[in-house]
Amino acid sequence: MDRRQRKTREAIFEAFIDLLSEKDFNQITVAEIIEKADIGRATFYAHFETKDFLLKELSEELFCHIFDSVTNENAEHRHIFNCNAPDSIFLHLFRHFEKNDNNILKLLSCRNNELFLRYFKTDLKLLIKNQLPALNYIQFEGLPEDFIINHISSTFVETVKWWVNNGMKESAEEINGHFSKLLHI
Amino acid sequence: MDRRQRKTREAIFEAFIDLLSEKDFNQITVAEIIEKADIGRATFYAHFETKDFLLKELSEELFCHIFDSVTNENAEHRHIFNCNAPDSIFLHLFRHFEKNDNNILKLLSCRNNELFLRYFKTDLKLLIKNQLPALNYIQFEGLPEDFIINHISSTFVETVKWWVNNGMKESAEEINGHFSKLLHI
DNA sequence: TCAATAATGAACTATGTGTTCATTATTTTA
DNA sequence: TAAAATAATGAACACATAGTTCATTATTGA
Repeated sequence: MDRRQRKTREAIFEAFIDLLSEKDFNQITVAEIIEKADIGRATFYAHFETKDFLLKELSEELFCHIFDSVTNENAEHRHIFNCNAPDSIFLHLFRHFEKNDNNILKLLSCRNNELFLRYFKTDLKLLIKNQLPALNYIQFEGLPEDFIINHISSTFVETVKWWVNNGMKESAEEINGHFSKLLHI
Repeated sequence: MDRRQRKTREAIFEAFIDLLSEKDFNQITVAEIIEKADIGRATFYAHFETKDFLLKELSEELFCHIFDSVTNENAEHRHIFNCNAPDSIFLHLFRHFEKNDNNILKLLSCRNNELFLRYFKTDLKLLIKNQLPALNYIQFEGLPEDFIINHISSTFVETVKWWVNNGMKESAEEINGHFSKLLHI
């Protein structure tokens, strides 16, 4: 990708993230974004069709990265140690948030976090669906599969939300313990 | 309240609900609302400051009604039968949805249901907080109270969402059974 | 060096918001 | 029932924002 394009894209993302920590997504105007990013109006629209697409692409960039590394780490970890601990994908995710990869915390703790968590939940559901046989949740026996998957993802997302909204005082291990207690695992 | 005011207010609500089942909240314009409600532009703004306030007042009208009746029914029920079954407030709520009080299902099953469920959850949390000692969730012992309350409300809201999005094939009793299984009660 | 590509910014159209106000219609009350 | 109070009307208005266009300038990579 052309260096100019890369720089512009970065500047837009950065300005957008800054604004998201200040005010509601709906209140943010394109004019504010381009002013903060210090680019021309036409340039913005050359990169993103609308503000909604900007949000979508930012979310994808952030979460693809996290999910890729989690699944890879996990596969690697299980391969190296020849063990079988699929539950720990949740702990891995908590650790990623704790490390504040990609400044993701700024987004997860701002008032607009629901926007991102919606995207996050979609990815998370896929991950859980693939891992479900291994997870072996006998305590939910008899319930529809998508109902169970939704419950696990929702509980995870709500736990993250509670964690960041309360200042992340708990360690990744502690919050994973709370999370496990909710699901009785 | 003046009959004219009542009629206008009703017409606006009705038109708004209609539109919400067709398209996204953000896509709906005031012009569309007043056209469908068949009222003048100035009249709309005499009733509601903005579209967001319209949403807020509609939600309040819907949920206050449901929560009032649930708590009253419950108190009455417990009084008459001299029993102590606070868990059944959830069953009561499921039954209210099943009965489709105030055409609430149209809103809960439309693509905008998150908007309403957010308001709903706020009320639900209060209700649960008051009932918590009675609910006696020993399985969550050791977890922070607001963390537990949030988990119970989230699980309820997600269950309702799953229920309506899947065509409400289950009875109120069945879905309450599923819900109880998630919380292990 | 040069052809290709990206950025620029001002001007423009289009759409939606929320207000104003003089006029008309309906309701309340005295 | 007459008069006063209140609500609805709708057209005109100012304003904010979205998204497009295009001729010009700057940067890049080969």
